[in-house]
Amino acid sequence: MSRTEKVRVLIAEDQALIREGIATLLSQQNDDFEMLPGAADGEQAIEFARRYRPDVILMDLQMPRVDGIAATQRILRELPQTHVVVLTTFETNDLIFEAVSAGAKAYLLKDARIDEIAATIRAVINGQSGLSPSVAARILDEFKRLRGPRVSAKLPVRDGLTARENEILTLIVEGKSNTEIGERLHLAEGTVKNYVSTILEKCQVKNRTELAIKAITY
Amino acid sequence: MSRTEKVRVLIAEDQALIREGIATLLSQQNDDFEMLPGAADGEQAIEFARRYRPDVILMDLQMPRVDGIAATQRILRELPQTHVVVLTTFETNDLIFEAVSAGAKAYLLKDARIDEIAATIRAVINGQSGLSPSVAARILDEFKRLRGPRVSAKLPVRDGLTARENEILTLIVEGKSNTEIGERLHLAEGTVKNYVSTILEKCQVKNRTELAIKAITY
DNA sequence: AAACGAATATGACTTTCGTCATAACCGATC
DNA sequence: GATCGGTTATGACGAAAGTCATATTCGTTT
Repeated sequence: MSRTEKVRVLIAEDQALIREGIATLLSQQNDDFEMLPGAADGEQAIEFARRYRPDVILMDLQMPRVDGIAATQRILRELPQTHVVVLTTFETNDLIFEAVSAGAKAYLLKDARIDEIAATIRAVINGQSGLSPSVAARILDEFKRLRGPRVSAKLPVRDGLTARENEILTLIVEGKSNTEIGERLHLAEGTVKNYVSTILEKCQVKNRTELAIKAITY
Repeated sequence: MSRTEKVRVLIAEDQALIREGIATLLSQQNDDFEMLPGAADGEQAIEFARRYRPDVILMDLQMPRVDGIAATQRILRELPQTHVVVLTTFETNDLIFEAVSAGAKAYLLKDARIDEIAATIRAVINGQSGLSPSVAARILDEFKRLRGPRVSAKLPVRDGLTARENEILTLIVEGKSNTEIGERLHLAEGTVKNYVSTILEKCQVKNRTELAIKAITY
């Protein structure tokens, strides 16, 4: 994805030195970042988010008045298109899980290099995500626990569809475009379209939206 | 953490060219990797894991005889100290979640650079983890869903839409085309399209199929 | 071995979708 | 009563979806 405008970045961090330092480094890092005035606590982060509508907020977690997690919740409820990247020194399970549940798109530790922070900002803008390796490990552990023991990994195959057709149906239900499906399955776009046509006919629907609805609803 | 011995790496990948290529690149990358003979399918991966006791297995998912996920499960049950790093071209939710549940410590896509792969291998050896940015995003989404709503992560699917927009959303969810919607509401097709565009943006989705899915699911 | 059908794969072509610029309308505010 | 923000409305145009004809591969049947 290419953006014509600059990425508007807000830093919420109570220590002025760190706040200014990161802002300076980031603006040196690349000229496509527009650094907004820094927020010194959670309350101010909310206020500045409302006022400046940042694309990305670098959010510290331990801040006066309103902490970073509460600020994240309130900002995302009001401005859901904002991307919050947590940047903190602490990495307890509780903090990590709460931050992610609050809607943080990435969780970095303060020992991250500035180019990693910049790369993560670009990633979240593109709908991706970034986790420090040790944070990722904790998330994966909890993830496994939450999912519980798998019994049968097999998806119920939709009757009448071939294996290939089912693969494609699954991706359609995830909202993928034909191009994306083609890339994922190493098929030409034309091939995917043809599969879609076949599936549409078999399921007696007119277009992929109806198909997705039917597949979800049964 | 510093290790005195080399890191013993096993590659399980059915395409010989890719297998040899990664092995060569990794051994050039750093002299602390000891590359074991490559496994061409899941069955062989299990056999070689038993024989060579690797520290890390780079595991492809789509392989003949036994797939990568089944191989991961069986290897980790027998040799739980092994670290499995998934390296694949596919990134469907199912594959990712199953791989993680099976015990994979990291999940990389094949477009990763060789130094990223090397860094991930070192990370998992140190009890950390590595996820490609797009994979991390999927994990975090599912993670949030599994933990359940903490506050009210309500997306502005119906709320935040005007009355007219909601009428149109309802018809989209019924699988209607823009022409059909226009006839029903006595609007020009162009007008309907414009409404659809607005709704897509408000709901933060890329196309009407995703929109229908989100409207049904939430 | 030849014939056959089902599954898989592809590209040319038409239709539908989605974006963008633009404008009329209306209630609120100054 | 002029201005402003939000809703409603429209069409031109490039992008994506869907149709159709066609080809290959592979297991099964004759």
